[in-house]
Amino acid sequence: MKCKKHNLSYKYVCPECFQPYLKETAFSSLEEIREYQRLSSKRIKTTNPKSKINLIACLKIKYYNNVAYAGTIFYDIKNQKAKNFKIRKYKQTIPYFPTLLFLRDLEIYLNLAEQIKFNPDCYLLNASGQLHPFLFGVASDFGLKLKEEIPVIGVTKKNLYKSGKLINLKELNEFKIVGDIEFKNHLVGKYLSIKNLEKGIYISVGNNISLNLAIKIISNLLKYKIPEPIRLLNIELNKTIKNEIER
DNA sequence: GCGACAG
DNA sequence: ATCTTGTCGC
Repeated sequence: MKCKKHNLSYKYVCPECFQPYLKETAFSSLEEIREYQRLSSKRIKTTNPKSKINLIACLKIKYYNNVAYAGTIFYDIKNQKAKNFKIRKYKQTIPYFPTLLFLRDLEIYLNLAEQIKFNPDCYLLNASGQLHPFLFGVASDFGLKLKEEIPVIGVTKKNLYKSGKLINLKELNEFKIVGDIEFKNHLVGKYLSIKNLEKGIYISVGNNISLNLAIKIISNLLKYKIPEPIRLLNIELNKTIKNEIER
């Protein structure tokens, strides 16, 4: 691929575009970042937790005028109730680069997790985990850096950089369709769609959970296309941001 | 050859 | 992701 601005060939990230932000990171080169991602991906665990998952902590970040509005919401699976919405603001330092979302968002996610009020059984992030060219999206990075081994599930609306191909599409039940996302002979994620909709969502392991359990949990949260915790958190975030901007 | 791009 | 108007369907 070629960068239109610099007329440079590049893989995923244009070095010229990225260079000014390198000093904002803890790395000395893009190659070092890739090495970090490759090595870290091997530390991801896909074994299930011993205890049952009921309370989900969902984290989501939206940007407006270089300000990150980072929200947390808890979702009780059994009662299907959301509670304890909180929002915090951070200044944006690094912009979005495909495959490097962690540089922009990881510290914010970790800060949110530190301030959390209840002990969640699982985290849900609106980002990729293993569904990533280096098998290490920000949901996985977050999952590795948590102080405790808590399951992390990543959910996105898009398949990052065609990081995998969709195979084995089949009916999950009367209403839902599920498929595998395969990348270099590895099952890196699942595709999940509601039957009457054109497009579905992508689910991948962040850390400390199997893909099968992740898909089971997410499929039960689909009142609409977007899993309930993410959808409800998004609504709350939008309300708060709108109020703030109108002042 | 062209376009591909989590949020 | 953001910015942004109307419009269609339940």
